[in-house]
Amino acid sequence: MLSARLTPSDGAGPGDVPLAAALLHAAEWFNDALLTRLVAGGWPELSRNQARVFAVLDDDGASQSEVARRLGIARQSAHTLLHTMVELDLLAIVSRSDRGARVVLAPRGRRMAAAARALLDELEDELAARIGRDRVDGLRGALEVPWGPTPIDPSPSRPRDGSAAT
Amino acid sequence: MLSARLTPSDGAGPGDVPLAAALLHAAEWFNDALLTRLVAGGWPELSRNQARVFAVLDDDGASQSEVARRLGIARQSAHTLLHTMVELDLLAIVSRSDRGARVVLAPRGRRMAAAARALLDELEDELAARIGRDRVDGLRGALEVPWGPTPIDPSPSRPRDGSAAT
DNA sequence: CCAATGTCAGCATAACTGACATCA
DNA sequence: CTGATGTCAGTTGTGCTGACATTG
Repeated sequence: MLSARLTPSDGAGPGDVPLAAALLHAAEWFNDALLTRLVAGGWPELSRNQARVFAVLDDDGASQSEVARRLGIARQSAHTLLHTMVELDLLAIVSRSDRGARVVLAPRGRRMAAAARALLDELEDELAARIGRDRVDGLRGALEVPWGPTPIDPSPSRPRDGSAAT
Repeated sequence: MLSARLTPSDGAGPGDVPLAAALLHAAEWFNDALLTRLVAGGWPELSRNQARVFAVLDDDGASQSEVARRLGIARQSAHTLLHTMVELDLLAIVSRSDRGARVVLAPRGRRMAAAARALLDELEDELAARIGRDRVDGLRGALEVPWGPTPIDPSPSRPRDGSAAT
């Protein structure tokens, strides 16, 4: 993630790797194992955004457009993505008279999500066995507090870099 | 990341969100801000794998095939990806008689990577201002120790879940 | 000769935009 | 009527596989 090893000044000490790269690597550590084990268990292989649908659906369900918004993709893309998952019996689209059609988890989708949840808990235990429960707690401690919105605007305070793109 | 909120038993307590989902969310927090600020600074918008090229290139450079291997993509895909970045003056392909052609950072690529690095350091400071330096240190502490290879095989020990994909 | 490498060409996926119908 | 929504159609991105030339 844009972290070229071009700082020969410091030799791989702490702070050498940007936090962002380390976070991404850690997320992939979990994701690769999860995907592999789900497929091994006979579950369909889902794309990145298909998997994220599970994360953005609550018990009430949501409209297709709402899912698209939460995934950060176009309404039209969500349409094909969601209907693929309906074909797989993971989702269902129920029409309620009061709030219009809503996307909800189908029974099989509920089972798959439960299986994924169990595997993730298992992976967390395996990680704790490798690096220590205290370090995993340190991760949770930092990740469970709200970070606030992604800071889009360049921080007005510390213009650490000119950023002239020459 | 496959973490449906379908566990009404516990009400959003700690442990409710799988670590994997939180890690991914955190990585995106950084990545979105980084990309936005780089583009605002006039740098070209890079794809995910293009950005990762910076992370896998060391000072010696690497062959195209080696880059492909490190990115986990096909040699042929790396070819187009790398040559696009050569067009952008971010990379150069130098032919050395001894070790064959090698992909290295061009001067502009070096400047872009340095700008990205500065922005990431800045973001880490902003995060520390929001959630506390101690929590950020907790993140680093857990992420900087080696986690070992992604556990591919289902853990032989704790068969927590039948994983029957019905 | 062989293995690794670089390249070209075609294909598949999954996002995108544009256009249009429906409905609260 | 209008805004939000669901759908269809075509385009673009970026990965893939197959095939082939080059090179050490």
